[in-house]
Amino acid sequence: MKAKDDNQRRSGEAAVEVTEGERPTLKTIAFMAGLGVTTVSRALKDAPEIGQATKNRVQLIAKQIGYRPNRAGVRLRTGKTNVISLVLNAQSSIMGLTSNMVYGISEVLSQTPYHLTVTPYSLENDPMQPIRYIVETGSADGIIMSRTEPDDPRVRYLTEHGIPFATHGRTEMGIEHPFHDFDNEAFAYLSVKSLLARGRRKIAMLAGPSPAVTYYRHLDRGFSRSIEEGGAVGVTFSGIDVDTSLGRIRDRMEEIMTGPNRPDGIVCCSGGAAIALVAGIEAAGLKIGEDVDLVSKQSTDVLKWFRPQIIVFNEDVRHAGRELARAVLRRIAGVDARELQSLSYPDEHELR
Amino acid sequence: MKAKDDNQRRSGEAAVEVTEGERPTLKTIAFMAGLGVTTVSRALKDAPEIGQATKNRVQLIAKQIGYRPNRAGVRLRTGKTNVISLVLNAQSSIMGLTSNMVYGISEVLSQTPYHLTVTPYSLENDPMQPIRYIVETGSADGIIMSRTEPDDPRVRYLTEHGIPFATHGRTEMGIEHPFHDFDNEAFAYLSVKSLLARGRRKIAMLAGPSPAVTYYRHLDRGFSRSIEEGGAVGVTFSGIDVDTSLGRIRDRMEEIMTGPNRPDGIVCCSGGAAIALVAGIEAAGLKIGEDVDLVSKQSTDVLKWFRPQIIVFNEDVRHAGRELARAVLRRIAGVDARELQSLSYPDEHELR
DNA sequence: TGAAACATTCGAAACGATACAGAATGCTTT
DNA sequence: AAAGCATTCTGTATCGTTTCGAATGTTTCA
Repeated sequence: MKAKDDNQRRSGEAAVEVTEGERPTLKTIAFMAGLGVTTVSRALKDAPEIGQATKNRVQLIAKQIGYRPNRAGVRLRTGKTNVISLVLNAQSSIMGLTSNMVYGISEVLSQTPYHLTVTPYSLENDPMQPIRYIVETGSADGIIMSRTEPDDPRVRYLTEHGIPFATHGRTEMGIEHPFHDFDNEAFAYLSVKSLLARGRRKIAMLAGPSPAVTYYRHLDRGFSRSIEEGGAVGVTFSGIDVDTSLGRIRDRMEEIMTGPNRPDGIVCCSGGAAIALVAGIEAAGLKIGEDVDLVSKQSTDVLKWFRPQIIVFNEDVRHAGRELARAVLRRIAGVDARELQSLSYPDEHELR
Repeated sequence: MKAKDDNQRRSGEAAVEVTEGERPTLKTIAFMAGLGVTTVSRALKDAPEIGQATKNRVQLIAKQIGYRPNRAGVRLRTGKTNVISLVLNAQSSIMGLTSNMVYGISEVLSQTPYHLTVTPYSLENDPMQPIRYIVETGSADGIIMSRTEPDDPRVRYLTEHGIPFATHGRTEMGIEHPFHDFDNEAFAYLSVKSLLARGRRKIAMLAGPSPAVTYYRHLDRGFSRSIEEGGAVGVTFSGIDVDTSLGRIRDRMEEIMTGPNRPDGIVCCSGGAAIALVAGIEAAGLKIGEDVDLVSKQSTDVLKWFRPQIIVFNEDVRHAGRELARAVLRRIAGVDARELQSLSYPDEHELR
């Protein structure tokens, strides 16, 4: 049983180096405390089968020598990556969205052992591709993603595979999953109302990216409802949406505003696009606040300074990032998905 | 020696599951090819001591079953993380900088086995803190960071520890390290020149974040040189810089432009700040292009539409991200730091 | 023919962590 | 006094990979 090579190994083991240069491991602590690594491992995670005195001693040593668990070791053994992956498309023109989202998420993660990795994809590629990659290689414990669609294959896939995730935006698939969303229906509804209050009667909206993305529908719903209630006329812009290049938005806008039945009120759901709209409106020789009123959502606060006449509503994307991060983390911790769904509401006062 | 439990273990080992559900490992391939894992490992990395026929066979199987090395395994064994960490401060007001940087970097990394993680810190905290964390925990193979200072402790620390990194911006420490920088000196120089060409004589600049950051000095150098050559008057804004909140920049600007000796030409190094400047200028009752001319660098293209009279120069941050990513990767591969230093030059034509 | 050289392949050990099944120890119970 | 039971600790196997040293078989050379 205890052959000589066993002894040799032991003597090799005894030569634990406690040199300052090397990074401490459980073995280091075990050696210093005169305990086995198993005990140390458990003591550090407050396991019930370890004596209180031992726990204290081990935890003190760990703190003193600045022990931090080796992530590769944990990951290899347990499969837990301690990584949250933010999947986003790399050409979103929504100004300030990406950075604020990143900041919001990392604000939350920095209080935890989790790291944030960014996995981008381009709109030309299959949005499923990065998702599949993450799942197949097990490279994250949780996923945050945006551009959520009513019937989103990513949501279906991740749910089937039991991977925790949270979406920015909602689905309409009857699958309960964590999300955070801005109430775009209320935004569109209130926006139109505030235009009506200014006497505007012919109102248009620059729509969300494409009907494929859910919030497009919410905007549309709120818009139509408000138009109907107000007995106004709703116009749809053809040929442009929030994903269109700003240059094309500007040009198309000029066309529309010089055309026969131009709107006198406009709702826009992105600050960047709003700037292009304004450029187009002014190129047509019209004045914001006089010939036409513009309400826009913005995620960065330059719009109001751009043209003080624009009615703006601030969407706090950083807050969304925080909410989403918290949601995935709690989902990972086993919290029911239905408890991890939240909405941000537009503040009616901002839209007056 | 070969006790009964030894046999049990072996028989357990023989039952390599090639079920579809589980992720394939080297063992899976080894079993399928009737080889040892060692051979498979080597065959996959084209080691010279493996026969060509074997290599082909192994690589074919690997491709067929979609084998991807387990990152935790590799990382634990070799210490290689396959991670590049982008360290950035989480309140940079430079519009579009963060997102474009992230996109540029991931564009390059997506062609490699590297992942991108984002490690933010707030300006109130010690910028060394995230760097130390990464080095101490060995959580990245390379680092990309910005807000580079002339005498940057992070550069010193990373160089001493032999961790590959690339900076956005230069140092002045006599340490050769990879960087990518925009030639801010040329930008300031040309900006002033273009203002002079418009007949402006009293020129001010909204400075970089603080003299602590290197590009502040470059801007200053180019500015002074150009002012001197043109025999003009240079004014320094006091109390505001590019890090100041946009609201304060606006207010201070209004003050300055209604004051006794207001400038008639302004150089600004950030698009976001430029918008605040414009707001202040207009609040003072002045018109851009008439009473005063404004040249600004921008990393997102809204400025020109904001006020067509602004003279803009586009800094391609996405390109910077690509350059930085390539630089760290090549540095990791052992390329000499001096070969990994690049500059982007402002195009004189843009500033006319 | 035997030894040396080479070409291939392999087993075992290691990286750092956790899970599992024991094993000492002291205390109660019968 | 023996058995039972908590309490507290330990050794060993394991995750997937790479690397070291060695083993196998095949050529080559004297």
